[in-house]
Amino acid sequence: MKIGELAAQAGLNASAIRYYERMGLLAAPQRSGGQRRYSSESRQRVLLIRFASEMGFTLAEIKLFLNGLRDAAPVGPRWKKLARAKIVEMQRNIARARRLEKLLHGLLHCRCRSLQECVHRLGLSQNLRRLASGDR
Amino acid sequence: MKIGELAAQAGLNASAIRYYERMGLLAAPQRSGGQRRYSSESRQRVLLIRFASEMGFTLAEIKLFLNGLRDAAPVGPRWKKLARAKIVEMQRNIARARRLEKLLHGLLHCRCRSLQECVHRLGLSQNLRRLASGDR
DNA sequence: CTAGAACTTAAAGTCAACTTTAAGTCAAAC
DNA sequence: GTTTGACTTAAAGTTGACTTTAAGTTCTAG
Repeated sequence: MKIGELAAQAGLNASAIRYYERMGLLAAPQRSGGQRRYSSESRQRVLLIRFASEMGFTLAEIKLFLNGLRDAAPVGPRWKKLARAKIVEMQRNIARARRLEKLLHGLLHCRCRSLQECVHRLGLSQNLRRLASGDR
Repeated sequence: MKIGELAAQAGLNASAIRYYERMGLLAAPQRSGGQRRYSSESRQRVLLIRFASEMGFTLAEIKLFLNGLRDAAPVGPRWKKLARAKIVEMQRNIARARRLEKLLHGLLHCRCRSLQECVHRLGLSQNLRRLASGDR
């Protein structure tokens, strides 16, 4: 399989695949006359990369995951640690997104006549203060 | 209030505040001898910007929101439209994050002996295929 | 009155994850 | 056998949200 076909099958641009190779997420494949030729295993790996990246993992994380999770090996402890950390991060993301959603809903459906009122009624000022005391 | 104090109170860097001004999120304040002097209303506004940005809004969005939501005006229809769109986006984010969390949980607690097995058992291949058919 | 902290500007740098460009090589169809 | 489309490389460009730098000005404490 040439790079263009692989790219099409994975829903990516060929340049992205070369980039993954450069970044060490993908092993350099065999070549025929200077051009890359991929196996279906490569396809699997590229799909996995895309999936993880869609799911919010950075390429650096994915690289770690893929190195900790060899194709035919069981899921190891290093991998599990990473996964656990990521789960926590996800949960924080979910909580944060829900807070925003609730807040927007409140703003959207309240009958306040000014921003000041909304901020007051929705307890936004507490949020603001919490933020101000630097947890960035 | 000088820019440094405002920055400290908002938990931001002074350069960020100048940046917001340049980007049109913040009106240019009065000056004393060339230096910016801020009121507590500016503080409120900066806090609101920070809050929204923490909540995942882009500065462009925040600019729109702030322009649609004048300090003493009621929440208008343009603003509501934006808010509704953002709520939908949030819900998608939440759903996506939950999917990832579930998946990671599955991978973490399964007793598969290889990645191939996990991918199969967790229905990951369906996810991969869905992804592959280009909804990027 | 002076040292030094905090301010000013415009412009350039940073990060991630790619894409685009330029200049060239290879392959598939006619 | 030539044209056209797909491939190759290294290097530079993109986006968003800032930060850093450089060179200079102003404020404040002693």
